[in-house]
Amino acid sequence: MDAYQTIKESIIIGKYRPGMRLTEEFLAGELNVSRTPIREVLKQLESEGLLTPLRRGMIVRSFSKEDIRQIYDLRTLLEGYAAGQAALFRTPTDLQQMREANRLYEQVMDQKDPEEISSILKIVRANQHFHEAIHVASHNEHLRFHISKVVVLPLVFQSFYWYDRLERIRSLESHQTILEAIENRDSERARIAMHEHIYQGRDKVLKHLDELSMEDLKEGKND
Amino acid sequence: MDAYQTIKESIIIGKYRPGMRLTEEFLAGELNVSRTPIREVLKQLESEGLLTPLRRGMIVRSFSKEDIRQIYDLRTLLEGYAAGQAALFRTPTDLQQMREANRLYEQVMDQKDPEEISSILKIVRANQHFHEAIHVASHNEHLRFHISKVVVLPLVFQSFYWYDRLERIRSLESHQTILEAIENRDSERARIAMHEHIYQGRDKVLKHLDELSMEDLKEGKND
DNA sequence: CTCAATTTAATTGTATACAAAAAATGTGTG
DNA sequence: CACACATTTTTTGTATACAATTAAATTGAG
Repeated sequence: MDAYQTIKESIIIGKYRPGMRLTEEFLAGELNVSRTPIREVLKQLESEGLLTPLRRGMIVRSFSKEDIRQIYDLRTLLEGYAAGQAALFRTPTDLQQMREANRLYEQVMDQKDPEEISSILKIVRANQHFHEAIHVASHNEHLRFHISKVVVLPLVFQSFYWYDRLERIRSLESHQTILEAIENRDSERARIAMHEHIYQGRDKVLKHLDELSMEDLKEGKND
Repeated sequence: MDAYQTIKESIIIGKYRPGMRLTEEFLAGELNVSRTPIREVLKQLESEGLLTPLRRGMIVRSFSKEDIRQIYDLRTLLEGYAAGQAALFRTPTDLQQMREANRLYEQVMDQKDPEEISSILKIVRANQHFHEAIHVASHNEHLRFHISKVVVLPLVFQSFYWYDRLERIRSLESHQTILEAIENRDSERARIAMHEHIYQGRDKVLKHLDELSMEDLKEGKND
C-alpha cells in the first residue's frame, strides 16, 4: 500500500484522531520515506477535506454536527440525482454490478468478529461498491468524480462502526429497494429511496455524537 | 501572483491550449522556480480537473460536448440548490454583497476594448462575485466548497468571451431576477431562475462549439 | 510572579542531485 | 523498407541540504 492509502486509512479508522497534528517529518518517519512524497499526500488529503491546514502543518479534520448535516445534505442531493439518472440510463451490466455488490455485502455482513476494524472496513467497502455501481450507471463521469469527493469516508466508517446487526440488515434492504426502482426505470422512486437511505446513515452518526456528549456531561467533562 | 494562479490563469484564458503537454521542467523555466513548487501546482490542478494526467506528465484538459452537458447539469443542481437555500437563510449583509456584485458587473460590462482578455477576465470575476455571494448566503460551507470545484473556469471564460453586448445585459438581468427571488425569500423561484441562468451559459458554449465544427467542415478539416 | 523581548528549536518551503522509468532515437536484420 | 531490439535522451520520483518562517523556550525587567 502506498503512502497515500496508508495515511488515508489511518484517518478513516481513527488511528489518527480528529485534531491530531500531522507533521511531515513524523509521517516520513512513520512510513520510512522522505518528506517529498509525504508533502504531496498531505496536499491531496487537504483538498479532499480530510485535513485542515494550520499555519504550520496540518491537523486531522474534526466534523461538527453542522458539518455532518451539510455534508449529508449534499450527498442526498448528488447521490439521489445519480440514482435517478441510473434508473434512466442503466445497462444490463450496470444492474449486474449492483446485484454483485449486494451479494458481497450479504457475505461480509455478519462475520465472526464484527467489532474488528478490518471487518468493518470490509462492510464499508462492500457498501461503497453498491453506491459506486450506481454512480457508474448514471453514465455521468463528472457526477461520479464529484460524488467521490463529497463522500467523507471517516463518517461512513463511523456509521457502520456503530451499526448493529439489525441496522446492517436494514441498510441492505434499502439497497434492494433502490435496486428495484432502478430495475423498473422508476427514476423518482430511486432518487427518493437513495435520499432516505443516506439520511439513515447521517442519523446514525448524529445520534452517536449525541450519546457521546451525554456521557461527557455525566462524567462532568463540560469544558 | 504565485505559480498556482499564474498557471491556472494561463489555462483559463487558453494560453495553454487544451491538449498541450505541460512538463515540470518547462513550467519551472517559464516561472523561474524549481520543479518542487511546480509539482504541487500540477497535482492541485489535476485534482481540480483542469489537467489530465498522462503516463508521463500532464496535458491541458479538453472538454467534449458531453463533458459540458454533464458539468453544467451538475452546476444547475448545486447552484440551484444554493440559490434556494440562500432565499431561506440570507442575511441583510448577504443581500448587500449580491447587490454590490451586480453594481460591479454593470460597471465593467461595457468597457473600451471588450475583446481584450483582461476585460473579459474582469467581467468573469464580477460574475463570479455574484455567484459566490449566493453560495455564501446559502450558509453551507461544504456546499460552497464543492461548487467551487464544479465550476470550470475555462468554460465560464469561454462563454463570456463569446457573449455580445446584448447577452451580457441579459445575463445581468437574470442576476437581478435571482436576487429578487432571494430578497422575497422565494426559494423555489430562486432555484429555478438560477437553473435557467446557468443553462444559458451552457448553451452559449455549446453553440460556439457547433459553429467551430461547422467552419472546420467547410474548410475540409474533417480528420 | 507575570509578561514582553529575545533567543532557540521545530517545521515547512525551495532548490538541487541523483535514481528510476518512459519515450525517443538509432541500428541491424530479414 | 518494415520491424524488433538496444541505446540514448527525456522526464518524473525521491532523497537531502539549506533557507525562511513560525512556534516554543528562556531570560530579564517591573
